[in-house]
Amino acid sequence: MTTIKDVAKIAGVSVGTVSNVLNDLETVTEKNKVKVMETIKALGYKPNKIAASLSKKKTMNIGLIIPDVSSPFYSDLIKGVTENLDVHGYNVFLCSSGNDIKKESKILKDLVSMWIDGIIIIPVYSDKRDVNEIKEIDTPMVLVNREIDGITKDIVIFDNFGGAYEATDFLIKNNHKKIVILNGPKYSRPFEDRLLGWKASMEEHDLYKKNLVFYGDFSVESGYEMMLKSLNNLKKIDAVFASSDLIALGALNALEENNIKVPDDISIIGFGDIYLSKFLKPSLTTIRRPFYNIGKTAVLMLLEKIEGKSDEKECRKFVIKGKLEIRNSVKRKKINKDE
Amino acid sequence: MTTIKDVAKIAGVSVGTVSNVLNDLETVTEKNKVKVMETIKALGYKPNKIAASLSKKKTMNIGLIIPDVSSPFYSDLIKGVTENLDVHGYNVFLCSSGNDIKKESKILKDLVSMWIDGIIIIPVYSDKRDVNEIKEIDTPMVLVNREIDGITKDIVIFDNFGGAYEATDFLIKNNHKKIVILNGPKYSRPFEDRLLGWKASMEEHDLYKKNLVFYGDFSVESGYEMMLKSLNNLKKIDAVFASSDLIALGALNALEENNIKVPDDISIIGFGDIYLSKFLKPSLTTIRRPFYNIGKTAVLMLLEKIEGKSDEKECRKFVIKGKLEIRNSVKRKKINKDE
DNA sequence: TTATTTTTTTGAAACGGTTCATTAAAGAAT
DNA sequence: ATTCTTTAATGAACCGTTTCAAAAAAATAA
Repeated sequence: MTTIKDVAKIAGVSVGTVSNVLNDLETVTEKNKVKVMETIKALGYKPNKIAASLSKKKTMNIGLIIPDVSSPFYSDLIKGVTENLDVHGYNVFLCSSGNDIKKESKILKDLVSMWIDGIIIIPVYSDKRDVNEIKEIDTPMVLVNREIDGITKDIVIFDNFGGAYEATDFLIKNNHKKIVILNGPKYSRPFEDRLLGWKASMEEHDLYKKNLVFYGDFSVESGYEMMLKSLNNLKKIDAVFASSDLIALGALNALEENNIKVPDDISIIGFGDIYLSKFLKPSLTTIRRPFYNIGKTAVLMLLEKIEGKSDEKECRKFVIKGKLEIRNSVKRKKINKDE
Repeated sequence: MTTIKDVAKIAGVSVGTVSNVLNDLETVTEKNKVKVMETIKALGYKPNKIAASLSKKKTMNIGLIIPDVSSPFYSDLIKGVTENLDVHGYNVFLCSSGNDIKKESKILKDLVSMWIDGIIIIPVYSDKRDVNEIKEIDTPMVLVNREIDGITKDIVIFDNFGGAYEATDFLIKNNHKKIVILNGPKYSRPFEDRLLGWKASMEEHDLYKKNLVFYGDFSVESGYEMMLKSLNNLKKIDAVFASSDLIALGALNALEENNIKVPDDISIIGFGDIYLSKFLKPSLTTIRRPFYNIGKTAVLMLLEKIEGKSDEKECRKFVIKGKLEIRNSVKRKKINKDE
């Protein structure tokens, strides 16, 4: 293994000079620069980032912690984070907590001991969380997508409430009145917020009724079950607000099996915009979550923290709005020329 | 920042002893072990992996290079790699080459200079590839999913030929004769292999005809186009072999628009088993690629290389077989009791 | 008790860079 | 030619660990 010392010796200069060439310092004369570069090439010298990190106390590595790397929901987030960090010369450690608070805790410890320069994390929801653990980490850190009570760090989250409100409002504006919500699990903050958004919009038009609410988990199967149940319990449903596209997909299947036409008999709107939603029959109207942008925003916030541009103690919150993707699963109101 | 020296001083032992405690060396007396552990806790000391790496010449980090981290196809691979490396105490650097050979080259250089212990890579296909560059890397390395001529490294690939052969054979065994192939791009090795598998099976039954082959890219839209084109060009198609589930999805949409019932009028079989295939109407019969296992196998091969268990120069090739997922998009042959 | 063996502990020398006060060289001014 | 400035090059100290030969302590044998 050739080191900087070997290069210095062969090139006939000091190690300091070689280091300066390597780091593009302007103080080196052209003559020496050329000499050093040639020697580097001749020896096949490869700089050692580990040694540099130790000396500089900076690694140019960022840790990204995700509950499940294989989840299609987060792939755009991963992309948004890695691409934007790459631009600034940072590398990414991708870690999967598997939604396990203990695993997450170990990962955090590992990352800190690896001297990463910053952390972007989608934290695990858990009643066993020790809030102090995260508080005590003084590596710059940005939370993403999930708020944790008692943790004051920079955070960027999606506006679940607003998205659900907008989706419901869209249904109501298009003449739907009896709108069922097929929601995800109780006590999950994002799904609670979506329920609240739906409820707010419904109450605004005096449409809210308790029996319109159904709970399940966020799977296709669960969507199927909830849809059947709502069909059994209620008469003449106008529309369905599904708190996740997967739920919507299950509901769509249930409706088809019962020969109920979408959107002619019942309209349906999803939430999340997974890749295949636009290819379903009918294509699914839904709320898109701009995960790439969420990732990018997190990176920007983190870099400010790292570079000390933002106040050390100040803690900011970014709320990213969703976008309504209008496709073909919602029956539109006829346009009335008098209006 | 507290270092191992601070701990040593406060605990009243040498740095060597503290280091031994940290690394679970058995030679330390219980008394000293306790003393050191207490001091570590009291001072809030966090070991520094960077310094340890420099000294040990081992980082316990692995680089994983993927063409596109946000692709749903690779999420299970990522999971297979990260989970199985985690078990052995390794961390993963996830890098996205964006299918760009220059980017890939830069990533490789970076990873090597970070002293990662090994590399798992889905290489970029490119005619501009400098084969020597990869050859010259002496960090242990395993290629995944894509073969590159002229590069002799350990490799684990999916059996595209066999999968396509099995899928086609399944169609033929179920009484389909005129079987169209909706393939991905020409000159893409995996799609070429799938074509070859289909062709081999077709020829075995004297069913092969050149005009049954259609080329596109592997998108839903392209599947839609190819399906329409084949319907225009040919009469009485029995079945469709789609080289990718996305292509199958597009084909499904085209068939529905033309009021052709699947599987009653035409059968269709996909390739890849994306998450939603089983929720389509009809649910899609397809070839599943066990990406998690591919990732796991790659890890196992890599670890053997790292730990020197496998011969340095020997270079192995693992071919992972797919699995036929029988669902509802293929019309089954009536069971004949005489047979 | 003393000599011998075994077990622990010690601490200085790496590991491969960066940094920066100091020195040397080059250029400008007198 | 000499002095003063400016610019470039030097190399030892340092970053926080591990390692390992040597020393010290403890255990065993004589």
